[in-house]
Amino acid sequence: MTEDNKEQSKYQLNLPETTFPMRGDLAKREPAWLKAWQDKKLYESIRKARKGAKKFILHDGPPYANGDIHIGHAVNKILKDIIVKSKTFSGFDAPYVPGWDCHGLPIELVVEKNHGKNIDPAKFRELCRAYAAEQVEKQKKDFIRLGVQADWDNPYLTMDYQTEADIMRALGDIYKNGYLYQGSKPVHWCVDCGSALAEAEVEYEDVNSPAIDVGFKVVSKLAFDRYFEGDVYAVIWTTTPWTLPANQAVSVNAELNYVFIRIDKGIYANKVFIVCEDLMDSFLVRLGKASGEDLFNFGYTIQHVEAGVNLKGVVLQHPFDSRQVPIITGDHVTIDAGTGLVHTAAAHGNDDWLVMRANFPEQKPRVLMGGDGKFFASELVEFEAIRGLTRQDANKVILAKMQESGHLLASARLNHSFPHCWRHKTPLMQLATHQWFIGMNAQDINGKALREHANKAVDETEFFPSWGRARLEAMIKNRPDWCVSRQRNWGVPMPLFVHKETGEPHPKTSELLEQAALLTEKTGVEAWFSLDGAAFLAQHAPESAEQYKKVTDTLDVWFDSGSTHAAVLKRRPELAFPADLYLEGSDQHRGWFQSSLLTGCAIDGHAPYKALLTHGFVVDGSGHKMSKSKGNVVAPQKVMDTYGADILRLWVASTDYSGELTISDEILKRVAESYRRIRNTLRFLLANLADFDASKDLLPVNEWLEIDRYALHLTDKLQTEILADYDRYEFHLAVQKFVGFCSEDLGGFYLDILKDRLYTTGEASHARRVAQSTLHHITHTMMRLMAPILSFTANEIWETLGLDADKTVFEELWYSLPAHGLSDVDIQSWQTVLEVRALANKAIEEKRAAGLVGSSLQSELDIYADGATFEALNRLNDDLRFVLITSRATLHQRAGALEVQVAPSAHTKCDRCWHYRADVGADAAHPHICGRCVSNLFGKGEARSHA
RNA sequence: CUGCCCGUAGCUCAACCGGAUAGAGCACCAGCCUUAUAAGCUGGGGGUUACAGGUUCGAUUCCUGUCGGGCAGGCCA
Repeated sequence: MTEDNKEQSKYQLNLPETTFPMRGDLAKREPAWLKAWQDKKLYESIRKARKGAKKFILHDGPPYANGDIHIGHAVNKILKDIIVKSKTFSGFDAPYVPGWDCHGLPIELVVEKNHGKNIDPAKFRELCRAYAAEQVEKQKKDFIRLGVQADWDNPYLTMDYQTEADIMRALGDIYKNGYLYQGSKPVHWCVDCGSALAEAEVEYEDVNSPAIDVGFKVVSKLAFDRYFEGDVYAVIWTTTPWTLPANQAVSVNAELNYVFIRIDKGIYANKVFIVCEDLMDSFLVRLGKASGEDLFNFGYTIQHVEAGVNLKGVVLQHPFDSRQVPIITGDHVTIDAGTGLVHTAAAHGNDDWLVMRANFPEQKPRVLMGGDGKFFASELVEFEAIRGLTRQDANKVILAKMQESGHLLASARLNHSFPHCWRHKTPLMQLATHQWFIGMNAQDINGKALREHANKAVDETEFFPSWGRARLEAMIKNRPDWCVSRQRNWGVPMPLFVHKETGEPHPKTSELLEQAALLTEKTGVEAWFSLDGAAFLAQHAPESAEQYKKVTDTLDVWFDSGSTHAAVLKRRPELAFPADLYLEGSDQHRGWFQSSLLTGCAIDGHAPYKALLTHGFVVDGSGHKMSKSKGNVVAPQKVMDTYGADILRLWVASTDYSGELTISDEILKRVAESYRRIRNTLRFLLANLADFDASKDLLPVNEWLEIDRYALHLTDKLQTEILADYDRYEFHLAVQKFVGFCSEDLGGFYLDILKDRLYTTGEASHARRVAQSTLHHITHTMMRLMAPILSFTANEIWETLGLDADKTVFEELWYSLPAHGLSDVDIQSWQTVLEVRALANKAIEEKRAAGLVGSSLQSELDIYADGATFEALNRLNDDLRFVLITSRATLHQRAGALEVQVAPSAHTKCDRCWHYRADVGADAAHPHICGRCVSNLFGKGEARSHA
């Protein structure tokens, strides 16, 4: 031990002391806190603490129960948790029931992969249910690890029996309100599976197809009479000749120009062809090749150019059937390939189907083919020669027929990518099948269309950020009817009965559906799948039982999650409908936000939420999306194991989530730095409160020094601003302010100045106790403000403060600060002091660089000021030197610019307080310490007025 | 290809309805302190606000285009 240290130990200082470690060691310690929260039944205690309070309902969008959670899940759940916790601090009762989406194709695919393809459907569903349950548990574990407080013991699963039944009831309500209708729609169809395929089951492979130009002879001679002297043909191009029997129209693009070309030589001489201007050249090349003439050069005349929009309504003769078809317009027609006139068969193409529905809502797709991929053998197929034939065989017959009749203008082969079944590797076809729809333009009993309800609902919803409104609005405006039926195994059945011949739903549909729902409540979806329809009808609707059959379709999984407001919000007594907030990634405008809006509107006539909040997606440090192949994936589990959940939470909170959220090693390091700043600040506060017992030592504000009250004002301002940020869900601003407060207001100002008073005045002196009283209020404010984000650390502070061990910080309300009692003038003058302080620091730094002083206490200041600046400094009296952390600060009134002169002190340094003072050693009994220290240790103690 | 959104110091974010020299924190550099010490304090450097035009007395802010990125959808007949 050195001589100095011996000297020091003689004179008591009040140094900070705490069990709150400098390093959080979060990754290791957080799990223990989680366990403690669980043991304390934290979620239940919060519910009890807020019992009867106004509710705030954040309804959880159910993640899909498959796979480990990724960083996007973590962002979503953490944001929700921050909101729920902050609302709870604001006094709301904010129960949070987490959910999972459990039905659907991805789970079917995994189960199929694990257990093979030929499983009994009932057994298959059992396996799906078990798998989903397993996934839920896995994901739940990770969500809990994030520090998210929720009713984890009672989540909602879309596969809960009760929920499955309520999803059926939601469908029933929509049916009752008149929005459900039947129609047909083309789907990917595999003739080997004999069933529809989902997009995920489709693989694209190259195939070689015929590519033919076919002339449809114009038969109407209305607007363009004078150009129709010879035979005029509208020319289409197709790679699927076999769909021509199903042709219902020819589509053109209204915006494009179409040329009428007269061919001057060869076999097509004197015939006129209509093609798109932009595709004329390539067409002429093909036509020339077919006729053996070089038509491209001087072989044709352009007779006329007409805008596509004016071709609408022209009537064409089908190339081999007797019917005539119209020209219609559609945006799907492009100039990428072909002729700019598109053969349109609603049964065999989604675009075709859409454009036909837009033009002729009453016309049904011409379905001439069965699920086996063969044309019907019946008279439905007008062209006798192809009845019963496969697609390939029909192609040949059709081509030969059109060749003979002269409608086949050109024929070639084309290699192109084409959808295939991933099981059988067979080429798929688009085939119109019977489906159920929720009609956007269908009207309720008051004649109001669903789309109108939806528009109004969007109008009434609050959006964070505001552009969400425009996005949802655009989607509602443009979206086609919602096809809610699927032909799958693992889903909620559509518990409907339809007439065996007409297909009409049973007149007692609502009652039958409720009966089915009651059964489902007991045994789940299996109740319907295993239901003997005939017996069920015989029991519940015996009058016409034999005329109806059970529908075997399941519901789109988006319908499941889209009706959780009915199955969860309305069902659970602790929740409320509509929810205050739905919060999901921006992809959910198309997904859950919309599906929930539509079911909400179709059932209740309004949205199931009052506000929507959207966050972006997580991307890597250079702004690119994460993918396994790029190797830039950041796993939340890894971040928690390395840095801890609080760091992950702080990262989420400090990022502006309205755009993309970027994450990288550097970013995480920076976040960890911020965390250390926060942590050390709190550590200092806690360490200086170690000997402070608020129940005995807390002093009222009117006894505080003015700098303390100014610090209180800064704290109050921080709290006000951060609470506003929480209210607007702008957490990144709150974090910025919080860290800034730690660095600037506390570290760089108040605490730096306060150290002298805390350490050197008498332990229980008034001067020290008022300082601690201030720190007490600051600590309690900060602990609460940070708790929604840095939940683990706030909890640790709670423990360190020795507060009620049976409770946690999360049951608290925001801290209620006492009034600081400063006037605007007082506050203004402190801001002036801070400016002078900055100037003084600069001046001291100059001397320091010159080697004249080291610590700022080594310097003595002479400050020349005037006017308001002088007044602001003068009111501090001798305490000015403490504010500037110098051994002497003498103020001189002088007109002109503010000036700070620095000189090294000529006095001796006090061993105890380190100030350089003339009176060091004045008391012979204590030769190494100053008079102030002598008084603080052995006398009545120093008096302070301002700082 | 279309709709919506984003692009400000190395990183995360500010900048009131268009207003003056674009601000913080972290990082970096230099110094101090050894009484928050694997901490703390002080000072400093660093930005053509993605780029190019336009409107305006004045643009990070408004308009157009380009580039880069994200989400959703479309396309391959």
